[in-house]
Amino acid sequence: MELSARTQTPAPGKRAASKARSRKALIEATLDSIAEAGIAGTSVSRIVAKSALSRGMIHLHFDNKEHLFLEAARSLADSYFEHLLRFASEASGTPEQRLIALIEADLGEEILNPRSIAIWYAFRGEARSHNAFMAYSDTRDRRLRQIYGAACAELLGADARSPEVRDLTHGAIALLEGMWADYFLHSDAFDRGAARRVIFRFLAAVLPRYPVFAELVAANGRARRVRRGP
Amino acid sequence: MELSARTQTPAPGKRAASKARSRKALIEATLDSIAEAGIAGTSVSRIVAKSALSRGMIHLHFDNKEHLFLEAARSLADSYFEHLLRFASEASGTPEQRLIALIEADLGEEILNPRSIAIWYAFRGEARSHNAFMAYSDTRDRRLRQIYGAACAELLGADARSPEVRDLTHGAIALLEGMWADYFLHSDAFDRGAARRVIFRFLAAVLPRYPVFAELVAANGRARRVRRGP
Amino acid sequence: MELSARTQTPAPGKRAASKARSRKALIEATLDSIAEAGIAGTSVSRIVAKSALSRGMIHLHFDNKEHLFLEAARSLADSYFEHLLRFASEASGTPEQRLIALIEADLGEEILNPRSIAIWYAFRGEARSHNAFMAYSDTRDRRLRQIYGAACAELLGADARSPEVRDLTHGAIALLEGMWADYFLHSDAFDRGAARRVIFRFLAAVLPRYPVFAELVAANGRARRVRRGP
Amino acid sequence: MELSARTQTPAPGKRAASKARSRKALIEATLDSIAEAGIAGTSVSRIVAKSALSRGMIHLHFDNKEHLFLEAARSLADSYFEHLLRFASEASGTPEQRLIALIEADLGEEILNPRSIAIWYAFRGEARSHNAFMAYSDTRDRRLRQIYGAACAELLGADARSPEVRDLTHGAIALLEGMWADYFLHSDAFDRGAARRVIFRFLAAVLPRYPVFAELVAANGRARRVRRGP
DNA sequence: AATGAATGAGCTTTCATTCAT
DNA sequence: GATGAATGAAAGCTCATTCAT
Repeated sequence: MELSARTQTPAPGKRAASKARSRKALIEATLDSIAEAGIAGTSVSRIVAKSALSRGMIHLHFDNKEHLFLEAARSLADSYFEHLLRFASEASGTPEQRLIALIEADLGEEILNPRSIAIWYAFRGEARSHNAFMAYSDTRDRRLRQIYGAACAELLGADARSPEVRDLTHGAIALLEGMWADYFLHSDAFDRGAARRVIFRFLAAVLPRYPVFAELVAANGRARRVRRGP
Repeated sequence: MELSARTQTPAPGKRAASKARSRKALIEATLDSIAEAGIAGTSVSRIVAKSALSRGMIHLHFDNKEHLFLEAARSLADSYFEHLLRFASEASGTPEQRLIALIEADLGEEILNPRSIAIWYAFRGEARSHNAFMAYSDTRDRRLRQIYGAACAELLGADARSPEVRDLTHGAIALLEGMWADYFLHSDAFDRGAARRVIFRFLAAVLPRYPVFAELVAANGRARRVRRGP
Repeated sequence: MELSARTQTPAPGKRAASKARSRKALIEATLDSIAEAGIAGTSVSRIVAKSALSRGMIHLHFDNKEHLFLEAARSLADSYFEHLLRFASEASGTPEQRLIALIEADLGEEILNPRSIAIWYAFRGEARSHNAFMAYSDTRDRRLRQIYGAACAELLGADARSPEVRDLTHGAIALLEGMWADYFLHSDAFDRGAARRVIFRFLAAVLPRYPVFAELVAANGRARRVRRGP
Repeated sequence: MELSARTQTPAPGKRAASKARSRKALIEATLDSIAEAGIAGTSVSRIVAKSALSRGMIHLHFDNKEHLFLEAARSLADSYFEHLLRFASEASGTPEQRLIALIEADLGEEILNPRSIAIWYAFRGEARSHNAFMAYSDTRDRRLRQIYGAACAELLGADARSPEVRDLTHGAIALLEGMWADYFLHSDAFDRGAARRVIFRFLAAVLPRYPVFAELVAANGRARRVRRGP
């Protein structure tokens, strides 16, 4: 057996796997760096150092830095929706349970954690001047509006395009968005229970026919916020 | 009698005025550039070109770019609060009118316009990795919470630190924050009337004792969204 | 009497005095800065800050920075020779006493102190690439050679241009120069007594007819060097 | 058997060699520039132009200009000692021959030439305000003192720490240092023979038991100074 | 396929100098 | 005469990208 031949051209399967691994490593290093240092602070050198891969790799896999950022944004959005939809689909079939599942997923550790929220806001920050990033933020919004809209339409028993359904959807998503902003600004002091309670309190008021929301207000009422830190 | 005490530094008024004008021009150029090109895209060269001032000016007035950005953030926050508080103080004295005034100010053209919303989000995007920017976002949040909290406490006739008041404040601000996010993502399609209607609908539901919110839902119901742009 | 006229045009004597004071202050600030920060580290801003005068003053009095540096070099050299010659002229009339006086002056606190030695070496460092500075270093050397040469000629009872006189002068100045270098490199550990002793030891050997040098070797023998520092 | 362990990084020899060559070229260009234009006149642009390498290279190999200067100073000092010690070790074994060899090396073309003397003085000029440069000048001095001290101790048959040995060493180095200063100020008119003669004359006087120094005075007596230049 | 030395455009900042006040 | 705000060339440095190895 000739060793040198093997080292120079590894089995094609291995090679493809290694390629995919490098790609993933670069995307993760990019997201980590954005979370830590922001978009402006994420240089190719930083990504390369974090990933422990070679400099040329980025241009080999993604052509340029911009494209890598885009793929990183796509990866973030994909993870988000994968988690959200899996969570929602596991909920029992009533629309109110689906809505609740969506809200709780959005406020759960898996989604609302310092790293990913930092990245979402970092991409948004550059989205205005960087249309491609905007696309991912926008897509998230559109898909969210569809998913929530469907649940709200069922809840109100009305057409998804009726003003009532649209307003309910609009408000629910706005509340959620507001909670993200709150978390972004004070992740240390943020109280997930309180955030849920506030949303359910508003939903209980606008959807008085569904007592489940009022019950959830009570259930989330006892939560005490815990201060982290030194 | 006016003493000519200024003989040693003649006519300092003109020079001082010109200095202040240059300072302001640099801050405005910086904010303009951030709105257009984001934080990462705002170089000293870009600011200098926009302001039609000289390169050295930035370091003369602000020492470095970072400090200029900070002063620009401060200027943005100052303008925001100045407008908001002026608007609220002009409202008739009832707490519901003050709350309404605050909401309408936050959703009005003066505050919710493409330029300033782009800048707020741009600063936020870098806030995580750049603590000094965070301070401005955070301060806005804290002050907003106080102002809204006072109005909500009066509305509910309860202590500002009671859970009900806190939740109402929390929800109202979250809704508003959600509307900003909505505007940020689709300023073309954004419908100020719809945004107001949604917020008032939720407030009407949680504050049934105040019919004014329900009336405002109806009043904002007829708004049609208008597509701008090519 | 019209006051404003006086404030705008003070008595001509006062003005000239103030002008000379400013000039001197700028030169001293320049020399201080060169001692502290070197030639490369001495910017106009630094000089202006040190002198507490206005920025424009430098160009008013010296046209440009280069010229100010030249005047500072001249001022340094003038002070040096003024002190040296006064010291030598105070010595009793024999040539050996004059030579000794010159050597002791060159190694005394007034001349061999951290500030002035730093400045001499700083100017020398730039002298090669900056001919005007070279001129001052060179002039010092030429004048020193004349003064020492005259004393050595008398000592040897030979013509100043004879090889013996030239070699003695050459060697004496070289020894002195070597001591300066020694002081420059280790001003903390430098022992003036030891430096004198070494020079006198060499002179005693080459000038056996003058027992005064041998006596001075003994007189400077007991000096202990003292280490400064933490 | 030679294993092809380098398959993953093929032919590293060529790349490494090229890297080392670039490093060396930058150091040489820096030294050339310092000789011509001084420390203050040696900008990155100048070095880059001289070396015909790219701008980024300096920061690739040395991180920053300061570090490059330091490496250049180290390179200068290394060359100096390499030459000096090789020269001294080639001399016949007697201490007087070693001392003579050291002196002649220090005054020889290889060491005492316009380029290197300009660089030594340029570094010294900034050494006071730039401690790292001082280190190299200081190290040279310390090593020189050791080498000369050892030879002088043997000559006098005394302990290296005795006052006589220390004074002889001190004086010999001071004379040499003085000759460097002389050369620095007038390299055109400098006469190596005369410099040697002066030093040997002083050594002959303080070391009467070694007739070799007196012989060298005579041997260097006939030298005529030759004017170079236009 | 993978590497990392090399490139040079463009970055922030410093600077000597100018000139309206 | 004196001031210091203003200028813009040039400084040191960082960066995404290229390409020989």
